[in-house]
Amino acid sequence: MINTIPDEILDAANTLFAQRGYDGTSLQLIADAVGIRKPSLLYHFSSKEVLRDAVLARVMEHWNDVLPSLLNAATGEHRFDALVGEMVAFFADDPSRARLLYREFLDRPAEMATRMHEFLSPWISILADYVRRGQAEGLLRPDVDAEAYVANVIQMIVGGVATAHVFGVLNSGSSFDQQIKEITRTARTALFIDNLEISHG
Amino acid sequence: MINTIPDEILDAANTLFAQRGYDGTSLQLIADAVGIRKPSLLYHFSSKEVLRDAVLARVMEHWNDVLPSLLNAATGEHRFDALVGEMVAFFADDPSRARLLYREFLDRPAEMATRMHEFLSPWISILADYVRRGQAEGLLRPDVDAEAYVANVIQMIVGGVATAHVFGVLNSGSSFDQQIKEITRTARTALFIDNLEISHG
DNA sequence: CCTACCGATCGGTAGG
DNA sequence: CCTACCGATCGGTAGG
Repeated sequence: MINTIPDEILDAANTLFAQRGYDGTSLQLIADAVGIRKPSLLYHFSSKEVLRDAVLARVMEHWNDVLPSLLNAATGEHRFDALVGEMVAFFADDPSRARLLYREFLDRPAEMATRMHEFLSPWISILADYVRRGQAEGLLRPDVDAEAYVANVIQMIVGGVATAHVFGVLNSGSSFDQQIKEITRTARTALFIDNLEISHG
Repeated sequence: MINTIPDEILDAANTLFAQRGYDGTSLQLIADAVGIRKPSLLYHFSSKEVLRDAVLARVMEHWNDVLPSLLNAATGEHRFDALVGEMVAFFADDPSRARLLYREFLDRPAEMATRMHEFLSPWISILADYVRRGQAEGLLRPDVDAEAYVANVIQMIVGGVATAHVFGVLNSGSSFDQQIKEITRTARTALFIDNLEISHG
């Protein structure tokens, strides 16, 4: 047995909430996916809301684990690559994470605004300071709105992964990887000065 | 009486579907918002699915009305401004439209991929051709992936408006308008060559 | 556009 | 972790 039953419940709930939404996913459906009965599920998570909270917390905790070392490991353009690369890798590795987050943004805007504020504000401040320092050094575009830029890049990646299945069909030539590449290019181009030559480095 | 009852039903359904999702919105709730009984609602729209389809169709039809004249009215950077401006204006005017669309992307990915393909593919082809022509003329960045760029800009605007309430709280200084401005700046910078000086024109 | 009603499914509990 | 069960709400119908 690799996973404990609570872990299996969290995995199944994350996938199903992302696919069908919170209201569209019955506890019965999650229990079936795990292979237990509904009251057994409610023994591990005392209510459907408690389960939702646990699923969401697990997705967000990843960034507290990974951001500190990521920010210290590199500077300048290397730090940009490390950050955007980690975000793209995390969400593209399992798009259910992006869809779950996005559904929460839509289902519980006030609660998620508070939660994101508490969770992301310290990180956003740090990133925005990097941007402003880069602007002062003449490396980054002066017209960048630091906080809004960071927020927009997060939205672009999470939203882009969450809706890749829809927008990827809009043309014959554009695959998931191409969309991710274009998102990364857009984020980079909107930030750095004179990056036309090095954007494919 | 300004609106017919079916129009009032569509308005209420759009707002409530956007706020609470399709599964989270009962026909009773919509009927209450309009001020009629549930069976009366089902007289105008024979099922909940039929109502959803009508709401969605109304949002998408706008673009068939507005895109032809918009594309003919201007060229180059003026056309970019006209297009992005219209998209931002339409969704920012009533963010429920953006949230409704995004929920459909998540709730019915396969159906929406088909629907968006049928609906947007012709327009995307035209826009992508504009991009390629601009690249050939040396006005637009050669590293732009035309189709992926257009899809990403649509996602950035719709997703940005749909989640503005969440990301707008991440810092004290960034309002809804600032986020929209930064999205527009990002889309422009990722497309045009040497637009550092004219981006505030 | 209404009252009255139905079968199905929901989240959750009792009790073991 | 299970069987058995409950009140509430769901989308939809009958009949006018």
